[in-house]
Amino acid sequence: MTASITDVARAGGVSASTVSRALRGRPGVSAEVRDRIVALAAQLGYTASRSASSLASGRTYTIGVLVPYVGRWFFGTVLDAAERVFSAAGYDVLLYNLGSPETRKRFFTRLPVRKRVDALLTLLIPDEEESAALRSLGVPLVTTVGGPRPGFTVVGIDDRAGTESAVRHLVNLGHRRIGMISGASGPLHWTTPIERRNAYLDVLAAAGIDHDPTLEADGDYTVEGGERAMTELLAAARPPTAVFAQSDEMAMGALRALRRHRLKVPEDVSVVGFDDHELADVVGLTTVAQPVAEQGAEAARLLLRRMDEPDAEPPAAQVQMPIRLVLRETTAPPHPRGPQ
Amino acid sequence: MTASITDVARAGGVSASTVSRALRGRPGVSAEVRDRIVALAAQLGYTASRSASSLASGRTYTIGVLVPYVGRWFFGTVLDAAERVFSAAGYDVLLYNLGSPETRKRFFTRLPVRKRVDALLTLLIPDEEESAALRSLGVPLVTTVGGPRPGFTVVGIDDRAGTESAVRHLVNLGHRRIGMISGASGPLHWTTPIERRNAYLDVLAAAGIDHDPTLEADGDYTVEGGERAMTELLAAARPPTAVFAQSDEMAMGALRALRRHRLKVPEDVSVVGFDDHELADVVGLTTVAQPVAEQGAEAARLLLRRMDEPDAEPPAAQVQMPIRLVLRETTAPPHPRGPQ
DNA sequence: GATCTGAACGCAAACGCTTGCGCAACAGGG
DNA sequence: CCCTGTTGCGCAAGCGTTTGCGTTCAGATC
Repeated sequence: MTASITDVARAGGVSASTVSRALRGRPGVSAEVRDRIVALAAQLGYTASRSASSLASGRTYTIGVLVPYVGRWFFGTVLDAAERVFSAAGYDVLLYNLGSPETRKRFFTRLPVRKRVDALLTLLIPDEEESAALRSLGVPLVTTVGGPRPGFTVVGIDDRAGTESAVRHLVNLGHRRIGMISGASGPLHWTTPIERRNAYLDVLAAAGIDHDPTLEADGDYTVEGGERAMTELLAAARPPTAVFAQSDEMAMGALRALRRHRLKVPEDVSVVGFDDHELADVVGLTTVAQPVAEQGAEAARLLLRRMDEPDAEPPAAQVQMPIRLVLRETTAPPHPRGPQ
Repeated sequence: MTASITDVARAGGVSASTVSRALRGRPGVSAEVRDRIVALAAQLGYTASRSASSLASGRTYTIGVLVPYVGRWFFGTVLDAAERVFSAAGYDVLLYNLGSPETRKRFFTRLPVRKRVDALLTLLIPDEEESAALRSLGVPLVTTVGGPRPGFTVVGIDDRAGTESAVRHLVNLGHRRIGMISGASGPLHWTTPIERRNAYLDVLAAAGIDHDPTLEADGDYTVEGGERAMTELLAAARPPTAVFAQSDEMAMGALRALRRHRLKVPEDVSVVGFDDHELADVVGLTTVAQPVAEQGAEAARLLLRRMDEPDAEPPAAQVQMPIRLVLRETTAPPHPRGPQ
């Protein structure tokens, strides 16, 4: 078996408490002894058992991260960045992939993170019941995506402004039949699709364009969903000349559908996405860029800071990261005669 | 504070041992008592402290997963699938994102998973020293990617066959100047790029094509790297008419570079990738498809199985998943006059 | 030189669980 | 009716740390 603290203590001719204090840099140990113990521990390959130390101290040095879909670019990128910050600070991360309703439900009823984490970062939006469950854990909570929520610090972007810049761009190009591919079918408490939809409607209204419900379709935030949605839109009585997709992945699905229909982008149909996906540049997609990795890193830093200052009152702060419209090759003025 | 096992015991008028046995379905408890305790525990919202139980039992119900880059599609997808299998089996996953050499080194010297996990899934290839460190943990080890390794069960694909199908496809189309974008700059012990390179060389040799070293470039397995590599190849005295990229992400970077150089794909240059990335279809990329999520799931299942049967002798098995060439729109016979 | 002070260290009690063992109580076989 | 099993449960000893408190001792203070 691996060495325990008493092995080190015995070998060093000191008590276990001294070893503990020496290794964690606590006061009450002379410099010579400390150095000797540190060297000895390294030599013996000693690492404190996390279970034992967290049992004794109540701290776990572990942070839970809740993710809807690790495989999706957005979440993977956020997680990647957050993990770097956490591990640099000496924390381990416990990952929960809560994509399906069943796993999600099971997680919130069993709450396996109880007494296992010092803090929680959630990349999904808990509903009222779920956030109550998380608050009951009594650890700092930070979430990316979504609106303000009591007890949570949230870091995100200005969805409204982002959407406005995208749709206005299409309006300014001269488009009047502007479709939208959204992710409306998600959980109702997820405000992002709603925010973006409202902004979309507002821009149209401001431009004096009547809203046409047949120009909206659900793309489920996936490539396939985007493809289906675009196909749906193309089947409308008067198909759109431009489409705003609420995510780049859906936009790429739309591009695929358009190619299948032998429609040219941007000549026949303009497409603008949201996210600035790593591959958006490859397909030349015009999109609303948001700093994805930075959001993860910032959220992680905020969480660490909140752990340091255990004020009773959680700030419930909201951090907004900058967005900007990136013009590429999928948008252009409408074709004089429209599609088909 | 949250309820402890003694709280439940007291409330139920039994001993803590009985509560422990009842909740974990151990024998030695009558059916009535068991039901009563289970109900009581649920009512009190009791969950056993993982630190305490793992300290006492030595089992952690946690599986460590080592990933080079969570944000990359391949690894994100594998992780996603593996996590589902683990969590369905009641295990938590501890994630280590070991992209940079420093974090990787720190991980292997400090080995924070010691006594923290019951098993380890690594999505990276440990070198000799690293695998020795992992073996010293005394837990089952499974790895995806890479060649056979003592103590490890590995699930992967036939890199050689995959590469051969891709390069042969280009040869069959009539190409003679076939470039390759690889990830050769990675750690030397990573055999994948080497396997693929050897297969590439073999196919060329079999076709009677002399190997031209200026037709090889390093793409670092990233989009940007692929773009740089393609740019490099295009600057060669005699640029290739076709390129095999060892990953789809590099292939997409190559596509971007080609677009920047106003070269048409596949008219001027053919491109074939490897992986069948989620977005490969969107850009019409011809590629070697491998079942990525299935590899993660299969690796996870193998790991669980090995945990169930604690045979002294690890099987050191190797599982190979099927691959197939997917023809899309980035490959065609060479242009009669070649590029430029 | 007696007293005080602080630093450096050891003791032992937690932390919350698991588990080997012991001990009733009870059943059934002789 | 005794003996041997079996079943159901409690006791208590860990598991490997952390940490409050007590002790020792060198040096400073008067």
